[in-house]
Amino acid sequence: MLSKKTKYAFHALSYLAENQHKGAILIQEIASSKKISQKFLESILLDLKKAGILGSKKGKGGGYYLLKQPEEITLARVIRLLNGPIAWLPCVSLNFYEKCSDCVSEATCNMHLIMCQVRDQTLSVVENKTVRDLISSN
Amino acid sequence: MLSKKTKYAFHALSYLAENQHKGAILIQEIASSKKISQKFLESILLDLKKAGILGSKKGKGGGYYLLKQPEEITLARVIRLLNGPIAWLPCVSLNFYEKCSDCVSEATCNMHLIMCQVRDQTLSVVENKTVRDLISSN
DNA sequence: TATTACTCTACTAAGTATATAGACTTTGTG
DNA sequence: CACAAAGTCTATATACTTAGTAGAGTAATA
Repeated sequence: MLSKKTKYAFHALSYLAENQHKGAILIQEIASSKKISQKFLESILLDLKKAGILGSKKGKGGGYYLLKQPEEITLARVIRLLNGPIAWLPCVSLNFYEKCSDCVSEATCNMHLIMCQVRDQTLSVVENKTVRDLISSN
Repeated sequence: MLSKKTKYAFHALSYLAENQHKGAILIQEIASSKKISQKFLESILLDLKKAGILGSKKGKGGGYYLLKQPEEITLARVIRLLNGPIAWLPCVSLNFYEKCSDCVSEATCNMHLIMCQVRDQTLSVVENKTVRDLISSN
């Protein structure tokens, strides 16, 4: 299941994409529009900023804005950032790989093979969908 | 990520499948063979029993045994039982459906549509793989 | 220089995962 | 019948994660 953090991130990114023309957008505006706790949203937007997806401007007239075009931000990127690994096992994760403790050989482990298939099927969707696909207009 | 409970369940089911000819198997034997805490494994086997996948016999000469053939037990079944929903959102879950609070219409929600695709891609693997596919011999 | 708005650190509460302990019940066998 | 073996059930503990709150700090603009 996706965490609220991840869902909020998608909501915020959609809002920013839909209002790209308005320049910097207040956290407050996103929070009230999408009904998200402002303080909680702050930390999410900060994560997205540190990842290079968003930019920000302090002071009066400040706020957050997209650094990338909506079609450049894949859902996989956002999910990995805020939700963690997409794979079901650490030993099949592309971005969060960890050797699995029990199995002797990944090459001959049936579980490993099947979980690779699950991962690839999932990625075939979320690597090819972007924030552009989330917004209703066009 | 799959929980340890789920992974232990797969290990236990594999062991039971590989030793089907031996009749009832002691929890203790599975636990030591697969290096799982015996007490923890007890609750897992109990869940599998309540779901009708395993049978048990008490007293001397007792133990657990498969009620279904390995090829009849899909991975999806086990994952839903011990890990919970396979879908990434409650509103796209087939077995744990819950209406989503924020979105107005599931029919027009882009997120909903994409998450259905993820679910279906995942299910295409785990609904068609069984405990038989986990065991090495044949 | 005052206000605005993002940034950072710390904290709390609730829930879930991963066990552990021990009493209880059922069953086979001598 | 009594005993031991083995599954069943309930309660508890501990650590980790999630979700959210509070408040001080910093930078930019008018």
